[in-house]
Amino acid sequence: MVYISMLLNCRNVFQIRQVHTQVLVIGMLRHLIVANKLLYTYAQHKAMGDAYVLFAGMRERDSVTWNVMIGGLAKAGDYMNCFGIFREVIRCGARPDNYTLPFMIRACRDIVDLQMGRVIHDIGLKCGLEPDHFVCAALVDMYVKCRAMEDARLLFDKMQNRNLVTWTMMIGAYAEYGNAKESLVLFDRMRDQDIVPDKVAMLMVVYACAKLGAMHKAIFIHDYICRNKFSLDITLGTAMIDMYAKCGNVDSAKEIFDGMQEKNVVSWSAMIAAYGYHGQGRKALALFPMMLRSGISPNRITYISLLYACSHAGLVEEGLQLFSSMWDDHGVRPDVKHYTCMVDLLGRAGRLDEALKLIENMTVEKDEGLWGALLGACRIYGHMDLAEKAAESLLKLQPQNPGRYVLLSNIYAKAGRWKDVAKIRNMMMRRRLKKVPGWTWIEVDKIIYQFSVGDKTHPQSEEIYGMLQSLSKRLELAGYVPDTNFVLHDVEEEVKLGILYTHSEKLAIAFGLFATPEGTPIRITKNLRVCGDCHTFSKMVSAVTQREIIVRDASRFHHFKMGACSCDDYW
DNA sequence: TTAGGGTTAG
Repeated sequence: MVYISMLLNCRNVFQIRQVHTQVLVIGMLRHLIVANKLLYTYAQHKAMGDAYVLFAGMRERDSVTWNVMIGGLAKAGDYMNCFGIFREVIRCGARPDNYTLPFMIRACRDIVDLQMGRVIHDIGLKCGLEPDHFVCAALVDMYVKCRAMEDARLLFDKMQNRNLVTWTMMIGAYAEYGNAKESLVLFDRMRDQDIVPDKVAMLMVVYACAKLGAMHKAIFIHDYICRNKFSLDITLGTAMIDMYAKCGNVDSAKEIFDGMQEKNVVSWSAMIAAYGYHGQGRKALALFPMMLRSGISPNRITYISLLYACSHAGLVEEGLQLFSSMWDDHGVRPDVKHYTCMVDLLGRAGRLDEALKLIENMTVEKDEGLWGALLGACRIYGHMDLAEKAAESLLKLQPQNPGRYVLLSNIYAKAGRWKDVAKIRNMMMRRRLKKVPGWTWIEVDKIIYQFSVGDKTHPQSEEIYGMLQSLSKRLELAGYVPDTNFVLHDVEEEVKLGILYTHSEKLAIAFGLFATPEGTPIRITKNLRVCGDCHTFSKMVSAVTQREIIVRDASRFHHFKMGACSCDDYW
């Protein structure tokens, strides 16, 4: 017992080695409990070399011995030896238990190896083990991180004893991987089953709400957090800043920020980013010196948030100044993301030559985001040669991303290079790639409706299409010319027009026009960027109907009012 | 001997 408590008090590997020597000298190492505890202590300090020497010399081993070694190796990131020991367990005829399996499943999760994860899952089933909370949670987590959401959900639904942790995992997973609406449905179901959420569960719900951009849900969740007396500490407060900002209310985000007792670099960066999405670049920049005065140093994300805020507000000189001083003033070395912000900033301002010069002179490795930013700018200013160069680089970097092929095909089509259009289309078909669907959500009377292109699943589809038809006549009379360049160029012009008129955000706007009361803004959330044609369309709708439309897309807010958009100058 | 976590962008 004395040696066990000595091990518990060890603060470093040196102290563990001293205890190791003592128990060896007095012969206590023969006792399996002592040896296992020593092994565990080494593993906790990630001293797997020492652990392995001890393990190799142990004459007697039990399941704890194996498990501690497997868990320790996985925790230290030594997956090769972790799988090696697991194979040895199986070869020796020992059965993995409800401790072994979570360690192994988490190792598969960490290396994102779905195939191996399924193998371990099968081994567990064949062993006839009754999986407990830990095994189930590890399996759900592994399937989620390997993006096998259907497997994760199937398992979750079959689980007899779901607990708070497994519910939280599923809620977080749906928020992360594209179905935030389902996260909130699960949150309600969890509470129906009398499971009381804790802070981590609330964090996931707040995160889901931020993704969905649903204002009434944000208000409900804020109220729930207050009623249940969750403290607005750094973590939850920061998540709430992000939620309010992404639901369209930057003032509430600022109220949360001001009310937080303690703030760190993450909270400040979140607030700077919040002003950034709303095109309030000056307010974002004003926070920076305040942050520094409060003794907080910026990190790489603070600078990304600041530079995007500049980009979304057209503050080119301010952005250039921040970019050139970040290393000297605060020791933050510009990485590819910062260069991307600068390309975006210069590109939107039409300073394409400078953007290109920046790319040519950069020493850090270029990625797809950087070329994407340059391509975006080329499309706005019709710079065909550069656009082609950027699109080809993108295709090389991301051969599996169908969006990249569509962009390049559209660029060729705009230049009338139909042979090249056909070549790209064939490449897509050969590689069996399909364009990722764009989704649009609209909140009407506390309900979130979801639309995809050409969607007819809504019960009021007839009225929506009727509204769209009458709207298109009014818009065309007012001078709107549909820009079919935003439709994949493999269909006839007439079909293209049909597709263009049923883009998911147009369906949502048409629905919003008759389903929301006059005088209130139509609030839309998109999972991708607003395309140029939908941008023009929304502006014209705001002019002919006198309605305000607020669209949140993948990176920012657009406020359409009286035929203008808040980002007109920097689109 | 075993779980889930905040900020940018896409």
